Amino acid sequence: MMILGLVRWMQPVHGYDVRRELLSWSADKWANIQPGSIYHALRKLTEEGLLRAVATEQVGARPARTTYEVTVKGEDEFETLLRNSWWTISEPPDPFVAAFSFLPAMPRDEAAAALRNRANQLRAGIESMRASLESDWVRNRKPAHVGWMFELWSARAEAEMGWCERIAERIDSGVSYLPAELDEAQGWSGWKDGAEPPDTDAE
Amino acid sequence: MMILGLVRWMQPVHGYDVRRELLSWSADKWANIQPGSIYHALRKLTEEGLLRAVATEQVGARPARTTYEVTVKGEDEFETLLRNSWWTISEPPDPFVAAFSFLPAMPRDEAAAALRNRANQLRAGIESMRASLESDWVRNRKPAHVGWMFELWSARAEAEMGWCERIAERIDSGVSYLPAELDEAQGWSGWKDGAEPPDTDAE
DNA sequence: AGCGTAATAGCCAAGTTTGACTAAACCGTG
DNA sequence: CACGGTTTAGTCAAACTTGGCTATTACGCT
Repeated sequence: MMILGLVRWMQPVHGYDVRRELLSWSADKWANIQPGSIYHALRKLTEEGLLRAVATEQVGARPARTTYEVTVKGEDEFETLLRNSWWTISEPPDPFVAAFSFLPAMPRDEAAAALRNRANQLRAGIESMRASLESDWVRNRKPAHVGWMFELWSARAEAEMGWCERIAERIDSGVSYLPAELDEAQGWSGWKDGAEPPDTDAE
Repeated sequence: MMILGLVRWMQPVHGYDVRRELLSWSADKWANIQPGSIYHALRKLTEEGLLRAVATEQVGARPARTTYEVTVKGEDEFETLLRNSWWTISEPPDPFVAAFSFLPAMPRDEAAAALRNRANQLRAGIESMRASLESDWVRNRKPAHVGWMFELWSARAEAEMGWCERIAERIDSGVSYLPAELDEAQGWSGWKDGAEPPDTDAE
């Protein structure tokens, strides 16, 4: 729950503020938070005693807004949570890896093309990150470590770019996907270039 | 829903088979699937007409098991889903990035130490992946593209390793986190080395 | 002034995910 | 052969997430 961290950083805040902040970081992308979940999270954190509802103002006939603050217990909890995320490593789930594991279901030429396309998209992403790194907006108005996060994304993307091109090459070269042991059999084509694998009982 | 893909690949299967396969790929790590969700997914896919329940056998008094197959519609849907994942890029959510965005809340020395520790963990991960790449088990019994996935993870990890060390250096060097514009103010220390940021109203 | 669009705030029902739980059958081993 | 542990197979209630909805006020434009 990194919402706790946001509240801690912006307190006192009401839900909509948090929502806006997350939106401006387009945090729905790299965090796991859709706007709908915020209010539930705030209420849950409150009932766990990590937050405290500080006030409920109302302007005109608009919906009332509740303002929150972090309690001492919340401060503690955030500290352990944060420390935990910093010290332990955890493979985040990646839809592309999942898709890649179905490589044999893709026609070879499409797979190679898609990988090259991915490399290009990555390159474009890096480019635009470099650009905003140079831009005054990030250089002057944003804390330095925001730029550092961009560097991390760039570094990862660059590595992946190289990989995409290497693998596209290999796929084009026509090497078999089969485990070395049964490389004499000829199965495993995709739905495009032939019948289904003749039940090789792999694994 | 990449469960569909698994069923397509292993059909005919029952839920527990899928669960075992996912477990053996330790897919709860890099995919988004805990064993509990499988049965719900199967039922949902069935009622959407993408799967078809093929039989419900029962051995002795053990729980009955239902076997599924992919329908033609399911085949189609899988094709579009898969193609979509191959051609479009999507930043997966990464808890570390989220944690890193709270850098100013960490004491400098701990942050640097954690980053160096992370670099080491990454190095160890790469090492063990290299090892299993060399191992006969992967080289002979597993399809080639499984090894290629390992290469992707390695490449990303290597890039991240470098980044960790660079950033640790910077943090040690004591550069300010503040946006260049207000670098004369002195706020923003963590909970460890001082008071909270004096409400710089950043963004 | 009038009117359409956007922003403000948050709620909520419907859908999903999850970890804990059953309960029989198989395995091996002293 | 008895009996403890693992494997098989799946269910379920509780928690969580989500996208859509409401209803008011502010803003921009002619």
